[in-house]
Amino acid sequence: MSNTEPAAARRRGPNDPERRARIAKAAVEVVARRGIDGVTHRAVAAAAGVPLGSTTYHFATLDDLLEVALVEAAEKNVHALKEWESALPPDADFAAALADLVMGYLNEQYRDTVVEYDLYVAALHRPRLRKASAAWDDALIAFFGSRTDPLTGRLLAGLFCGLLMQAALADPRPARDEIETLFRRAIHGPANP
Amino acid sequence: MSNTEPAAARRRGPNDPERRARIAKAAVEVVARRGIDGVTHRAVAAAAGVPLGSTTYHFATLDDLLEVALVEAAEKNVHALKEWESALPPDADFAAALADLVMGYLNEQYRDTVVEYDLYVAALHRPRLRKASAAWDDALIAFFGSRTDPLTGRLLAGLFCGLLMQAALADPRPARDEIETLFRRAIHGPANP
DNA sequence: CGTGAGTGCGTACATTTGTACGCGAAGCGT
DNA sequence: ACGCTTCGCGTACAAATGTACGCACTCACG
Repeated sequence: MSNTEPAAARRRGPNDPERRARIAKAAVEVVARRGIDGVTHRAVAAAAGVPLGSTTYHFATLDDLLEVALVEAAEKNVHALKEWESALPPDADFAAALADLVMGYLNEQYRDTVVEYDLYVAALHRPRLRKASAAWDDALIAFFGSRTDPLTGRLLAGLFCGLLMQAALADPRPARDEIETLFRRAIHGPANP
Repeated sequence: MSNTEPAAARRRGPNDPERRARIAKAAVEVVARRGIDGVTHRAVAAAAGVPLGSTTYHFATLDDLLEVALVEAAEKNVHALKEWESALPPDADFAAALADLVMGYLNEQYRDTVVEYDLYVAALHRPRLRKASAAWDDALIAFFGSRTDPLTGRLLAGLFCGLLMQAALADPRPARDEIETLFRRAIHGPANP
């Protein structure tokens, strides 16, 4: 019953890289749908459309699955951020752009946002995930610093992380203007120059 | 085997309030030790020193346990913050004080910090927990705003939330000075007045 | 003391889970 | 063409888990 592609799976030779990648993406999907504790070998196998034995073979332990999910999500996120930044005009209003970015994460990319925080926080209890989480942080800090200065970049990274999480849980969601005002306040300081 | 106090437990009459409270605190403890997905009726019962049936009676479903753990942790945290704030001299350097606060959460109170983020993020997947998380946020924002102005309070709440989380995952931990500089930058702006 | 309701808990059961193990198929050296 | 090693997976099993159910014990009331 768990064999969804009886012959096709066998067809592929050993060391099929697509298999691992499919399972990794499926792991992210399962986190999005059922949260961290919904990540089981069986759930991921079902989401990936592969038999149970395949997930246990490519990722022997559950932490392996979580690790690959975290790396996958982090890479995707950092890549998207870089794309976003390179598409941003050099003279753009950074506070407004950041507000748009946050709003995007709160709406169209809400699922991604949830996954990211789930996995990120999961690292608190799983030493093996810490390196990936820390690398993610560094990428964020460098990313925000590239448009400003290192100190402001660090500030924006922390604010972005906390604000987005709070906004994702708030009901009703904060307004876009409020977000923009906060970023403006963070970048330019209390007085309005 | 699960009956750890055979007679004493029976001794207490119905509607024993201490029982519920003990289980609630035990739930927080379990989250601290094993994370959200370590919260099972049995684990909490063992931590509370009560039989399994007692936890299932007072908290029928697992979400009930998580909810009470979240409320318990949030109340304790907000209460501690208020104590901290009232013990702070009115003319204290707020940035330095906030840096001390963060360092406290990173060291002596690290366990509490982990629990708080675990439960907070767990609300992303559990609608029942959202109200408690949102209330926690509001308390934080009001708390930070009481020493400054509403906008700065909102900024500090977001920064505090994100920065503490990133710092809790960073290896090595950020230095106290770095934290203080960030808060100073957030409060007073880019120029150094 | 008798009795009835309701509180608190011990237990059993079906389900889900991680994981170990064994078997077939594919590559490869000869 | 033939064995041998490695790869990939199906399966079985023991442990853990949520939850339903029923029993004991208490207390109010007569």
